[in-house]
Amino acid sequence: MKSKIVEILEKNMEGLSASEIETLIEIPPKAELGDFAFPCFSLAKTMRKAPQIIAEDIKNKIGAQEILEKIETQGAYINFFVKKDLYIKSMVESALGKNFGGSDEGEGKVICIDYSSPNVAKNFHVGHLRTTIIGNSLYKIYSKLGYKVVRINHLGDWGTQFGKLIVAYKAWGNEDAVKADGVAELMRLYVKFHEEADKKPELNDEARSWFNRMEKGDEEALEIWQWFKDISLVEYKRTYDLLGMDFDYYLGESFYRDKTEAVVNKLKSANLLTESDGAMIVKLDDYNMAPCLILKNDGSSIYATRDLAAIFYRKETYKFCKCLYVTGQEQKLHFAQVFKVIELLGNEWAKEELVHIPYGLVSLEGEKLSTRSGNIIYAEDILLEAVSKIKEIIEEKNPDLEDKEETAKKIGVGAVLFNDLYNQRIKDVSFKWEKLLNFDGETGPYVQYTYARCASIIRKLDNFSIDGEIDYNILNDADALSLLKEISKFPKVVADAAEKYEPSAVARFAVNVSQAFNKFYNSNRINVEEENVKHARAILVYITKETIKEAMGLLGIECPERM
RNA sequence: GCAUCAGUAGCUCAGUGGAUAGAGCAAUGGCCUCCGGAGCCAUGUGCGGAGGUUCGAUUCCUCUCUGGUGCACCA
Repeated sequence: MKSKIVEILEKNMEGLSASEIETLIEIPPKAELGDFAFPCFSLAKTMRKAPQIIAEDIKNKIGAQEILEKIETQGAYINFFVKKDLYIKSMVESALGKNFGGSDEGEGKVICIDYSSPNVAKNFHVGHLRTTIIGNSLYKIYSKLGYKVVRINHLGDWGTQFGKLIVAYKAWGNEDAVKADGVAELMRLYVKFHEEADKKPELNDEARSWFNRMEKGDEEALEIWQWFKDISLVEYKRTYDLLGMDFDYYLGESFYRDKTEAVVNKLKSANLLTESDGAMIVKLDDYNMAPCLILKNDGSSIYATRDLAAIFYRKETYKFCKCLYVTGQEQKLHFAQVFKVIELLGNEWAKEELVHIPYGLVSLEGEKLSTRSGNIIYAEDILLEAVSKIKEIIEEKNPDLEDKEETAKKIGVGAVLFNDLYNQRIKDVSFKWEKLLNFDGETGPYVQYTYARCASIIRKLDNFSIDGEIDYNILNDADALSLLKEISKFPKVVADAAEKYEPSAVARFAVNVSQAFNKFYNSNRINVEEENVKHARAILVYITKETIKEAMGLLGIECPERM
């Protein structure tokens, strides 16, 4: 429909190309102002006339058109009122079409997403939830656009923290306790280490030396490390199962330990390495950044080294067109450094293809999260708490519901996911139970409720089918029309979300559609006597239902048929 | 100190170079013997400050204030 407006304008004015016209066309803020609008401000300069006059001239030149009901000018705007039956038809048809909201722009292209990536031997807490949820949604969104997405869980399973753990385990731990309490015991040891190291700094050297032994392949060190890692993975998978998420690869930092030497050699032959206080660094003064540390003064690698190795490995293995890193904004400098080093090694593609996707800090009622102070909430507890609260609500509102367990899980987990995806990534989050467990208004359950309502309506119709003639004029009223217009934004919403790496756009869309639907529902009966009215409205309900399901799917959230 | 991100309604947040800046929460009142009341409707205050670019700035630029985060041998 928009392209037809472009066509009309192109024929009746000069100086602008079709694509220029297309980008200028807007959708008026209010339905009374028409379906499409063309602002003439930018023409005023070249045409040397007041924009209002230009608008009037163009309007007169266009005259009557087959697809238009009328044209009006309002100040510098030319407002187009499209013939409603044609407009409605085009919106309904595209919503019913294949892969509505998606596209094939990613055909044949690969995107790697590095997300979740918890640190082994530490609990999976509310902070890790964000990267996991955002990364998973980006995976869904890019898949919808035809990309092949490689989901990589870059586990923090290598580094000095294991040296610390080994020291602590040997000093204060024992096998039985670790077997009994798993990650919780490892955490206890880790905290204990830091307490003791504050008093005896030489413990840190001991820890570094154990890590150094790991890097050199020391069997004893590696055996303990592998054991700790196995224990952690079991616990993480439990959370991923609850979230309904999975990864293509669990390739932690340890996977790159034999690949860091090649990186160091590349840097050496490119003359980028400098010695500084016994460590090897790449200076980045020219780029207004602190240097990137490559090797510590004992010669062992550091996370930057392993990130560099991972980039080369992924580029070669997956041939990505983009590699995304979903981590907290506090790691911004780190990624800027690493990406710059890749670029300095002669890889221009680093500029476009390596993207850090930061998100805001999660705090606990204003307090900083800290494993050491015990000021922490675990992801699993949040999810289970939300599910149990939903169960209570179901008992109260719909006690006869079948498979309550399964439904409560979809809604409770969905509420947590939605809550994390509804605002822009970069916003800091202050975690509050009270807010998380309120399911009124702009929430996951609200959208899911709307879906269940649609599903219920469709269920109650006799022989509903999307085939058959549709009387489009039936949908020509304010509420139906604004619902349809909202739905028809889906493709643009998905494309924008992908471009900005911002799943919140999709979450907002889901709420907007739900609000528009509930308004429509409130003033229109669907199951009525007249067949043509019933059918047309049922089609709209069906489109709404399917669109909500798709949008929520892009967030990683399932919609139950009943709740 | 340097870098970086953010400042919009009491709270949590949308929005965008353009037509009267929008939602939810919280509060109060209302919703038809009818398809799901986890719903719908009604009622109020606001773009941190100063310049600049522009026909037009909440949006872009500069400065400034406030808050967050980062600044090598942790990840």
